[in-house]
Amino acid sequence: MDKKLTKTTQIRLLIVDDHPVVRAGLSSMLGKQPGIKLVGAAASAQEALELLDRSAVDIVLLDLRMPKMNGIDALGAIKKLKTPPQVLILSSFEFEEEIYRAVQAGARGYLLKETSRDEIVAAIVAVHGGRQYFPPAIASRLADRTHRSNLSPRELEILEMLSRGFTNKEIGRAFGISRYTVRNHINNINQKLEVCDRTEAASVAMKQGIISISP
Amino acid sequence: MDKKLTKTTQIRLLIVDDHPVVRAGLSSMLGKQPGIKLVGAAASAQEALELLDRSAVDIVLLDLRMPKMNGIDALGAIKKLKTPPQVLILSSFEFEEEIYRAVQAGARGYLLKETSRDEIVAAIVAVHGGRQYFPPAIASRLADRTHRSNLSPRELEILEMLSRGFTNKEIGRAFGISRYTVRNHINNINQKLEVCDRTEAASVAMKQGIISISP
DNA sequence: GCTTGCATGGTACAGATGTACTATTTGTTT
DNA sequence: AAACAAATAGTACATCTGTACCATGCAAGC
Repeated sequence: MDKKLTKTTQIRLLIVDDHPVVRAGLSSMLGKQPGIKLVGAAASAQEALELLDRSAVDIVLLDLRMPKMNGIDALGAIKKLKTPPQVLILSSFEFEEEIYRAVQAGARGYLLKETSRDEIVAAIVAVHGGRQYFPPAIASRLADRTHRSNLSPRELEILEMLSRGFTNKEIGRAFGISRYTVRNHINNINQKLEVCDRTEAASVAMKQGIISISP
Repeated sequence: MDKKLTKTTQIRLLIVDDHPVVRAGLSSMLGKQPGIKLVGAAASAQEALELLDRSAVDIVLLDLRMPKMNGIDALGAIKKLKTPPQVLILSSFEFEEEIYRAVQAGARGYLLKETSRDEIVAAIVAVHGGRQYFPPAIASRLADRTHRSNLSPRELEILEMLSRGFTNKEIGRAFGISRYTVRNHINNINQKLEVCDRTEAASVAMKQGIISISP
């Protein structure tokens, strides 16, 4: 019954972003928008979950990159609620892998922070109406995901080590496997990422968000 | 004479950021702040320079990462004006090299976008008063920059190529130098960055913002 | 004039990497 | 049961990379 009402009343929106500047920006852009009712602006995933527990929310605008709990995990937690709101991802950068994972975890749309107010509103309305919303450039790449990396867990671990400058022998020692196996994995990684050596693999992986950039 | 007046009247502020969300956020956070007068909010360096040409501005809040003209170049252009305003950098991430270059180019402070309103205001006031403003973590690292990379132009070019998966031989061909020279440069790069091979060099360089992450 | 940093090119050699295969085991999926 | 993907380990061989040196030319700075 709730679902039907939302079509006729205001869309209840929750903003989740750790940047005060972004919270203020979204609040001032969307707070006075007719048809949208801003329920709150949380600075963390924890805060968001508490708020969702108390208030009914239709759409969550979620930042993907936050300290402590990252956006993907936050998304997972939100989707486990009894009446989960729809989630629209808001991110600063375009990392393919990240977007893909967010979609897998149940995100219904993806916005870059350089998006205009009108487009943000359009995305909110689209998602609330049960549609998805992805910018054209992203949508096309999500479509032809034959090109997807699809690295196995082992390959991911090895990619991580490799980018830190470890040799095959060292990686083998770290994981208790032979250096020949490590080399086979790396050859597979290079093929999957369509690069020609380990160095390019590391750099492509970082650019696509396959391996993290901070530590 | 202008300088003296600014101490007693409002601080005239210009925001430069390509993200509509961030512009709205900063405007709503700072627009009503007593003591600060928001002169404008530009979406690009070009727009900012036009605005600076027409209006008197004390402080520019400048995003470092923008399409077309990047923040460092924009900063250079601003500092070439007849009566250059003070510049406070606003950035999403903490890339040491980037911060260092911004300081070299004349920035008087550096803010992360996760900064609170009060701290942003404090930074504006500090810079307007002729002081510098850097978050503690950044200030300390700027201080002990014995650790700085200090790569030569040639080394930077080669680092860029290397991270794209080119072999020494290919890099040599691209620059018209011998592969032995390339290898010597790379050994120097590895020493300066304190890493043990080219792969780690590429990944460290990306993490520190020494080489770009977008293309 | 001397030193220092940068760019250049080289030799010799050990070890790392990548390619092309083969092959076994294990756990899923069909 | 058969097919498949993932992880494992190996051999053989060519090439690339990194280290340790040496050496030259040039420009900037003291």
